[in-house]
Amino acid sequence: MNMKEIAQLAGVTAATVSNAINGTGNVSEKKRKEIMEIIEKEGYSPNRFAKSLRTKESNTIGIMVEDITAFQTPRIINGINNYVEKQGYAVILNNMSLLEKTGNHYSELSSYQSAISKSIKLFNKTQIDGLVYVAMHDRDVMELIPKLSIPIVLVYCYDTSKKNYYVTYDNMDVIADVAEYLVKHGHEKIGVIKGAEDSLPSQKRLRSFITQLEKAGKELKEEYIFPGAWEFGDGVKAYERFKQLEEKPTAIFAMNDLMATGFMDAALNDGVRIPEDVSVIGFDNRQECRFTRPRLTTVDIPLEKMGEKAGQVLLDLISGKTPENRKVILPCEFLEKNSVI
Amino acid sequence: MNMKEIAQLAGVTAATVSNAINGTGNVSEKKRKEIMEIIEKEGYSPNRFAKSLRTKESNTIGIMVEDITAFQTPRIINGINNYVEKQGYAVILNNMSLLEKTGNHYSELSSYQSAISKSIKLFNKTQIDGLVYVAMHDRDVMELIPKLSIPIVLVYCYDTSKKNYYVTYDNMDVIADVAEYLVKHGHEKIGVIKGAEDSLPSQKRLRSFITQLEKAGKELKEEYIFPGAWEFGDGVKAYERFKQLEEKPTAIFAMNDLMATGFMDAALNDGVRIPEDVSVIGFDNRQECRFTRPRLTTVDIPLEKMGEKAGQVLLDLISGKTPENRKVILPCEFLEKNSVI
DNA sequence: CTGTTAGCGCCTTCAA
DNA sequence: TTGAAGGCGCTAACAG
Repeated sequence: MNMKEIAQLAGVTAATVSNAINGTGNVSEKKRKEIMEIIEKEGYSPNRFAKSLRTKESNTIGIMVEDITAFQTPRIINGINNYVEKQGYAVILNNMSLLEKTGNHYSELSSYQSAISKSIKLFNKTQIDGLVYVAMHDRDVMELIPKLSIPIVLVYCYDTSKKNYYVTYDNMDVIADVAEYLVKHGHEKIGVIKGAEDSLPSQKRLRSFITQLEKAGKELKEEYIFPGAWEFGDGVKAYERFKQLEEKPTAIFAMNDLMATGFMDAALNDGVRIPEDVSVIGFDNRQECRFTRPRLTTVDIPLEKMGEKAGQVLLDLISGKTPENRKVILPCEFLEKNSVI
Repeated sequence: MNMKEIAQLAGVTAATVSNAINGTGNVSEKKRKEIMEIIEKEGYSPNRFAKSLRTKESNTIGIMVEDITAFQTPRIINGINNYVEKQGYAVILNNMSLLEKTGNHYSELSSYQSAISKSIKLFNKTQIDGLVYVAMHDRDVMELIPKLSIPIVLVYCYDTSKKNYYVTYDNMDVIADVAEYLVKHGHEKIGVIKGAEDSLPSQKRLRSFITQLEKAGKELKEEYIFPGAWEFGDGVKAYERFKQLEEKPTAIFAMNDLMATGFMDAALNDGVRIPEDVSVIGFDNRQECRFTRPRLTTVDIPLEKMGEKAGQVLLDLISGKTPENRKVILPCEFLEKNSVI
């Protein structure tokens, strides 16, 4: 069934049918209704290839994800999908599977670059109207993203060159909440397990944490700052250090759930009680850490909303609107569970 | 840049370029090489809308997932993607978000049906060549899947009407492994927490489990069969029953990780030691249950492989080949961790 | 308010 | 072995 046939049934020409469907030109209300009824009855929908060929618009966006099995990715995709579908856009997905290829060696630029250029080449062939890049680590991807002829929006990462639009979450405010929460619970000696040394989110979180403690008239002792690099094992190592301390912190803020869980696991193995002997807070609200004992108090990142916002910014860009800011920063939510006393 | 322009650069006509690209017709090797070089140099790729309009093939498949945040979904998508991309197909994704809409009320057919028909309507407009349906519960979806004009392959579910092709995993063999493993570890009194009453996988697992115990000369006592419906809370309830028993099982096989974790959690709260007092085995290898203490011995479902296989079957169907069987059943892997002694 | 016309980029005869 | 011509289904510009 094509437009011409519909037109014949309606006793008009294809152009009028087209106008009726798209609300373009002038079609009398009566004719429009007639036409729409026939379309409904016949179950007709316009051939999108013909339409796209003609209009140069595909009404399709691409999502390239660093890794679909990374914990953030599905929720972000979900958010993007929800938004753009409502606007009549389809979504083409490409998974670069970078967890397999690079693991956590974020610095292996060349693997990233080759995967990215491969993915972009793929999208090039598909005539999409815009692209969302979903990272699996919150970091600067400036060097990774080539110049494209279509709009692109980055999610879960940032771009210090300010060339690209990106959507991310706020570290500062929620970390202040975390610090305040620990202070309110009467903790004086508080420790932090940091993220990777060169990670900006890690630095920001540390800064915000210290600032908030200072507001409460407390300081973060140098020896209570444990190095880490986001992995479970780093939490275990932090516990080993913790154990050696004469005067131990009564609370630990680990910059992600994996390290928090590693710390708790090692501590519990050692007979340390949580939260009675030491309280623990994580960050990420990862599924893997949902059933720790005790349940881990943590921070939820607004992943769906980040996806929705990215979709919105992208569609704005596609339709020629210029969003106000290059970056969108969404607030996180503190989740109180049972790992702090 | 279009085909005509490439043709001009090569001093031929568009028809020859088309033949060179697609390996159709007869083009001298020399000309073909020349043309391909120019294409490479100019970074040209054919307009897929024009091509699809002409050939009636989109080289695109759709994936409709019941819920992208369900634990199986990302790994399955991953598998499908990996396979079909290599064959030059793009993937359009649609997420029905059924976890939000129906939760675990699998029986709410009407919610399912409206979501599915909406999704299919959406795909109808996109002129895809084939469709993969990814379920979030392993169940009969016969009533849900309407007749389509394009091939469809179901994953993580089945179709007793045998109308559709589907790819799923094997319950019987791996459950025999589970039972055998418990017997080998010297367990005499073994309990089972069942899945939902009307669930075929649950029934199959029970049957296989009993069969294997019988082979070892053991029986599964009626009072050691605990009802359940796949949820964390069902594991907790099972523990309450367990607790009342005069003579308690020394090992529990929960038909999924959530119930296993619920059981463990309740037991540990009660001061019961795992695995010293009671051993536990789960099923699914869910991320949420990765950091239980002790780590949960469980069964991994070959989700990526199921996705790959589904992609393969679908592309076969698209290209007119008829796969041998309506169903593909892939083996699971038993994962030994630390929750059994 | 509706119809006519032309052409988007590609592939497929058919002819040379 | 290559080229010319036509048309896939749709929309935009213009004419009536």
